[in-house]
Amino acid sequence: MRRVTLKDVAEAAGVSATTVSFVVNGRAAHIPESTRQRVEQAVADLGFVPSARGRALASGRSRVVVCVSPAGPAADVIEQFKRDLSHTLMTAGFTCVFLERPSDGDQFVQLWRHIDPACVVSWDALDSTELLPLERAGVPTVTGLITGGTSEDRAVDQEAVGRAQVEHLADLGHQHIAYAMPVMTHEDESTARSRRAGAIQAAHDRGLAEVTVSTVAVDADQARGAVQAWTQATPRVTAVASYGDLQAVTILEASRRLGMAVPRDLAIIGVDDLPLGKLVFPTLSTVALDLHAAAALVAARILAVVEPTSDAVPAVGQRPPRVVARESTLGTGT
Amino acid sequence: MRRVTLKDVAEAAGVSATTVSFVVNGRAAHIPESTRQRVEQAVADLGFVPSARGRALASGRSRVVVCVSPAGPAADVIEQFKRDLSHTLMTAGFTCVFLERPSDGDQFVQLWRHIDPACVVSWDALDSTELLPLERAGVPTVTGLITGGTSEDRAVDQEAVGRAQVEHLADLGHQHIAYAMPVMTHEDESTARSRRAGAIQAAHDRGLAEVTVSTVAVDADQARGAVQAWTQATPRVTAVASYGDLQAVTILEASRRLGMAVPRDLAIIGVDDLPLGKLVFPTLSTVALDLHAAAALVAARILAVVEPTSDAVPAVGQRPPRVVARESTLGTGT
DNA sequence: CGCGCCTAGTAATGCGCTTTACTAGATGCA
DNA sequence: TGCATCTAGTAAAGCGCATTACTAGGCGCG
Repeated sequence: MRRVTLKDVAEAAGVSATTVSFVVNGRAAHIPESTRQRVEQAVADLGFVPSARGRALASGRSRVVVCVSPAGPAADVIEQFKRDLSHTLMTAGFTCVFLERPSDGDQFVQLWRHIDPACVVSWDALDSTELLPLERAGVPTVTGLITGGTSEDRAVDQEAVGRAQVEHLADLGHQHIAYAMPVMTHEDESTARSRRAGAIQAAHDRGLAEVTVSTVAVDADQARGAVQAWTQATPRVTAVASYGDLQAVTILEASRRLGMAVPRDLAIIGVDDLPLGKLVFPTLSTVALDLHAAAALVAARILAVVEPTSDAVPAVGQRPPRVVARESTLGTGT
Repeated sequence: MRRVTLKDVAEAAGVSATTVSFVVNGRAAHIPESTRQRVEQAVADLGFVPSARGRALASGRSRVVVCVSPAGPAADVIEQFKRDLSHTLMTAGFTCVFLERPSDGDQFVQLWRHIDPACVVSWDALDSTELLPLERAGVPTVTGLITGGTSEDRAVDQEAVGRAQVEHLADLGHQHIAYAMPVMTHEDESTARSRRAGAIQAAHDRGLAEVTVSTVAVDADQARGAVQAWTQATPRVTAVASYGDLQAVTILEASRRLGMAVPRDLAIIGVDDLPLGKLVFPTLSTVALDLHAAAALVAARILAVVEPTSDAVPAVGQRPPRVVARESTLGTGT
């Protein structure tokens, strides 16, 4: 069974294809109501669905935004971010899809042969091998939203995250703070550095002892070593700001296995506000990012590129991260 | 600057557009090497990138597979699954993108106006409102991979998951087992039911006491209540199989806060093998799904639909889930 | 009456590519 | 030599739609 086309509808409604096109696209300005209804009836009767291909080719523009997913660990907040972004873009008449970045760069380049985006969005920076074919295909890009790029490019102020952690700990009277860096993948390298820089700066601003920076894998043994090193340092580290909640929980469990009391012997604060943080004992203090705001900001940036005319979504600024204080810094409250 | 087209290349190489098309698409069977090279040189010189739109329109087929992402909680295994699937499809010459399913059904239907898939893949079943426009647009679908559909449709044998949990506990001598159901969202309802059914059946096959089924939210207070109920039951519940690791950790922490020893007073086993399971104390026994195999299976199903001719990927059967035994069932080993 | 203007549409072109037919010349072979 | 066959390539016809330019007929108005 052949696909139902504009022409079929035109024939059925007794008008020209042009007229049908106008009606279907809402440009029915100077089409009288009666004709319009005839056309719509025919559309409904035949079950006409316009072809995205034909439309894209003729109009010369696509309405698909491709987002290259970050390869970091899964997180509900990221999923929420994606949903927010999708929703905002959809409201503006675009469809947002997510692409898993293949490990093989060559294949990555091949992708644009199949899909036909209005814009390609990437969390981190794309390298020039990846950028060139896009540019040649006339596809604009929005990159460096989370990692890479300049700090103004980023939708989240990562320095502020580190600052918030250290300020929270300083408020509780901690003088000697450690910063736990993750084992860095390409993806979170720049993020980790920014957070650390914020932490160090906050410690400096507050007149605290110099921040001890350690790398802590999400691994029980390594975490134990780090905890031991901190407790044996002089002056003794009394609190640790961790790159993420996963590292923080690892440290928390290592401390407990070493017989230490959290937060009395060591206070711990993570980042991400994973649900996990509420499950462990003691519950984990953390920093929550406002990814709703970040999504709005990213959406605005994208729309500015794909639809420069409309002023669409009002730009939202970066929203500061929020400290979620729980037992691992405040104590059990008993 | 206008986009570089096939015609431009043809002109530069001194051949017809047809020839360029043949060369670009590897159908250069009866094109002599010298001409082929001239064309390829021109392609490189001009930086020609074929237009996906034009190609799709002319060839009448798309090479994009759209997967509707499940709305469940984020998990690394799912991300890995997506990467596997993307990779396999890419190897077969398709691009796989993921779509966040909008809460608003109407908008969902609109999506096919923008994107132009060779196939739409959905974890769970799509309803007819969603299916109809796709059908009309001539887009085949593959649905019910994880939830919904018949059990043969599914890429993962969820019954086997429940069975594996109970058999592991039975092997350790437990007689009275509880099954912890999650607070069900639309997405995991069918999964949860299948797992529970498997658990109940295994208990029956092993001649154990009837399985106690309780619903446990990922919430400390609720979990405490459930744990208390189990310990006070007669006969006493000595082990619990949980729908997922998150519920399991909640139960584990609740037990500890109640002063119970895990697994001595209560053995616990989850599902998913989240990294989290290695961080908590005691470490969490769990069931790992072989999502590599599932991805291969799904990919094969998709390819059978989008490329019925080739026998592409060899079909892989469902692979049984694997018990990862840790401290929460085995004990600390000390 | 004659001119312009508005209404309600239409014809025609082209977006960039694939694909089917078709051809001019070279070659094989009896 | 004459006919078939092969080689190397091309012309032309769309794919389904948007869009621009245009027209036929009706109307107001000086």
